[in-house]
Amino acid sequence: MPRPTIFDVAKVAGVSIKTVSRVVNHEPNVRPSTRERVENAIAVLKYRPDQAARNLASQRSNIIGLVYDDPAAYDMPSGGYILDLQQGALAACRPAHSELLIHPCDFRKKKVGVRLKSLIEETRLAGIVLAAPLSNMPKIVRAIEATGTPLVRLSPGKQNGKHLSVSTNDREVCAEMTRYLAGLGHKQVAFIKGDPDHKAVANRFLGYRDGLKESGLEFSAELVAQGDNSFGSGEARAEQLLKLESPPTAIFAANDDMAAGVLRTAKRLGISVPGQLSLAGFDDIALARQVEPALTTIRQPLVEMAERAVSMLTRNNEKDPDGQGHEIIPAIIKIRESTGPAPL
Amino acid sequence: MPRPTIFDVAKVAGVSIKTVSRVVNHEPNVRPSTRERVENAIAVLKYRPDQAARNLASQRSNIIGLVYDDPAAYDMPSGGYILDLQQGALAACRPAHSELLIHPCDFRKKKVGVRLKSLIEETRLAGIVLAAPLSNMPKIVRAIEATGTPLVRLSPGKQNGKHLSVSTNDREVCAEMTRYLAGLGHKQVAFIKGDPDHKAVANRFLGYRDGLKESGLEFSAELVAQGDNSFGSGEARAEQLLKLESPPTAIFAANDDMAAGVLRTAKRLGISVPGQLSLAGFDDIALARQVEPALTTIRQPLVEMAERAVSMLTRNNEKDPDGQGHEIIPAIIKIRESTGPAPL
DNA sequence: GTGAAAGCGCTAACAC
DNA sequence: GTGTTAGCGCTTTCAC
Repeated sequence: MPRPTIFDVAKVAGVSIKTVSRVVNHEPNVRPSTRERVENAIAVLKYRPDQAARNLASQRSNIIGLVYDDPAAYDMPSGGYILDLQQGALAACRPAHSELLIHPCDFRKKKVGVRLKSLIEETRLAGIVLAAPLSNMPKIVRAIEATGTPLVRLSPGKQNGKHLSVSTNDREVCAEMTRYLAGLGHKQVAFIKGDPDHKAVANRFLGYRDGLKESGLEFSAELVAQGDNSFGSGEARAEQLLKLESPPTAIFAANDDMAAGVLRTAKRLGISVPGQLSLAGFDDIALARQVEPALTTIRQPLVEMAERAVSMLTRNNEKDPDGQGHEIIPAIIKIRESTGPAPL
Repeated sequence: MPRPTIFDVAKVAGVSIKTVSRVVNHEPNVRPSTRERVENAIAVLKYRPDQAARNLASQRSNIIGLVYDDPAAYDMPSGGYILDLQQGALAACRPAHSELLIHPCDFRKKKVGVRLKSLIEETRLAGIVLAAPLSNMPKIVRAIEATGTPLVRLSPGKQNGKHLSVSTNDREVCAEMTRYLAGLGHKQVAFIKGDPDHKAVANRFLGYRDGLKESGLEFSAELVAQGDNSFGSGEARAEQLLKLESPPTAIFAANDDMAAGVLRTAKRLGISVPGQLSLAGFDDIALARQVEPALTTIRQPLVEMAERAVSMLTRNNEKDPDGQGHEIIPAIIKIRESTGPAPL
């Protein structure tokens, strides 16, 4: 027995297919009694609209694409990051009756742009959520732009007028963390920078500098190391910083993976945390709570950010275009066990 | 300017749309010269087939659904697990020109079955990969079965004749790990069981018992604790085991999250690992390498498993139905720093 | 409020 | 080898 179609429903309800369509799509202009008859017929027949037919007729699908940098392409387990994005995106998809397609891509490949375009046009995605650091790569952004598909950039580093975006207040909150460390008496606060491709992460460094200044601390280039967001780079940069003639008493890493790496190195060198060294990260990934001591960090509201991003896309289909185009969701400092008073 | 359709291509190439369709779908019976002309036209017009139209006409989409237990619904960060599944599934999707839709669901909700059916029927998924522990829940399996969509179960615990499945050799490899611990001189080897809902994880316990027997060690119910796969349950069960009158000198946890929890408790109690206590896990999630000491564990070939699963689904569309219906991909023991000789 | 008819862009028989 | 002709199950005008 084949699946019931809109015609079957119309026949059973004694109305035209257009009326069934109206009911299914919650359109106005249907008399309540008629609506009820149609809904009954739908229930009796267990009718479910066919998305393929809908997509074809309406020229757009109910599928949102989540596009991010492929962690498997490197050896970079930014796993928690991606899961949080997915979680938020899915949360917003559910009420909108949308589905989520995931599309990790390696931006270093020549054909990313082409593949992205294919995906978007063939699948007629309803919209794209583009995660950092792809969100600030012209090559990627332009490819999506060319398809005309609604786009929301996540943590683009710097907003532009053209695209919707959702960010957090990296700079401000990092200044705050730096002031907190200074407030604990630390005079030598080091910073480990993240991947240079990642513009939003660069803002964290700016925040660190702001914080130093606001605390009356001198900036020292020696206390800044360049990491690449990975656990391994945290380990290596920590080694470099801790072996300085006048080593830092606090290290602020631009993400938790690197902070965890720093912790590992500190342990290996017999440096106690937070006794001799205070340590702060950024992101609040699960690992931050699992290491010993648990990391003081900044909770990046990734779940909420992704959720907002998808909402901006799906709400579009409805009425309320309240979106100003750019939203900022503030991050929150989480004080845990890895920070404490500066050693005397 | 609207997107080019198959008609536009046909006109430019001077052939019928059917021929264009043949070329696009790599069907035989097209003269090479014709094929070339068509391919030229496609390139010139930048033609891309519209999936919605294809789906409607062919009654099936090119989208594979990956369905798993929603980690956000609990507070269980089985994050690495899911990312590995996604990675494997995506790897197999790419060459098959399929896309991946993710669908986490909370099996405790009443309406999971209905929602799953809606998803599958509305989106006309080409196939479903169902991850453990959902893969051994009749409620879920039956809902999918009712739609007639091809299904591959991952680690179903026990295969049945009806569905395709992919598993690893949990039982055998756990016996091996147990023998390894016994070989290090441990007489008191404890085991922390995983979530009882997870049948494949139950096989690990059976393997532990096999291993004890094969090593000539007595089984003791006292040395078995019931966890739930979470970090927290590992912490709690470790406390229980380590405070026994005659505590174990080795603990084998049914997954890495719990093993990491055990490690945390051991540290808190001042018990050195592997000096006083050897510790083994299962899964080889990223965390296993990041804790100190790094965990001896068993690498579950999740990526490969998911990849095979999707391949079974997509290859179906082609010729080669070599699939016997059930595949087993062996797991590998990873000896790291958390296991060592039994204390004297 | 409701309905009739015309597509959406493709695949699938079947004819040639 | 290649073309013709129907649909696939909806949405969308536009008429009533």
